[in-house]
Amino acid sequence: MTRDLDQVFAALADPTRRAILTMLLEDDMAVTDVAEPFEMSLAAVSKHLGVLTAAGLISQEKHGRVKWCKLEPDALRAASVWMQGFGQFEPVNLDAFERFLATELPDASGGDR
Amino acid sequence: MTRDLDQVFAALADPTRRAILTMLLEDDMAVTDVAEPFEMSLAAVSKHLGVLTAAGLISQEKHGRVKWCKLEPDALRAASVWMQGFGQFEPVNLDAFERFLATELPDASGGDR
DNA sequence: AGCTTATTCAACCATCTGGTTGACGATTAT
DNA sequence: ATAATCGTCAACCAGATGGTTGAATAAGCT
Repeated sequence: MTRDLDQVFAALADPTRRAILTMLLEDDMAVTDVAEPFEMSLAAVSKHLGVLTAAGLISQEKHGRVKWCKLEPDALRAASVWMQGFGQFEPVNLDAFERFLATELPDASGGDR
Repeated sequence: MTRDLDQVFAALADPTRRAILTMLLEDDMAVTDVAEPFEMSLAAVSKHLGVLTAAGLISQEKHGRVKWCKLEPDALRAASVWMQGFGQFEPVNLDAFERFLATELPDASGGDR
């Protein structure tokens, strides 16, 4: 639905939120830990997490007093598919991307936590 | 650059602008013709086209008194590659991923005369 | 020259966004 | 019981966004 795409793209338009997604790529995190590297209030980060949740890009689950944030890549896939509709831009970069995967993935499996 | 992604994703977050991009997929169009199917003023559509141009998603070229709008898929490529990172990865070397993005996305906004 | 078409500009408006601070409910630790 | 921690809520603010209208610029037509 077009409404979903609105939310997903709007969520991705903020660098703080993209950074959060990148962090969550490594591991699930508590809200406080997500907020730690950013130079803004915890409330501000909490709002960003709300936007990401509303867009379906992450999910949040409360365990005790800690709320865990988890990446939900499916929402990104919808947006990705929309962009694929524009086709035409596959050749160069996806090749390079595959090479990147081939060279970097093995190393990542033993990476730092 | 992360600034470019901000603009591209923000531009894509509006359904009118996505519709415009879809129209331009078929063919280049003049501003007035782009505006025709929308129930808003020509000035509003002109602003949307300005946003798309600033994001590098389209280019505009004036011929006589008509300004032609043309899809520029390169800017989409940057965003697409960024998103690919989330669908395909499990835990991964993010520093390397950032380096990959830096080298593979030279200057997507290069069309700015 | 004078009218028409194409597009933007400028001012304005309502709403959204991203941030702040301080208070608050809930949970855990002492 | 009291205190500390986790996270959100509410109110507020400045600035961006998406729309309007009317005037202005520029090019083509007759």
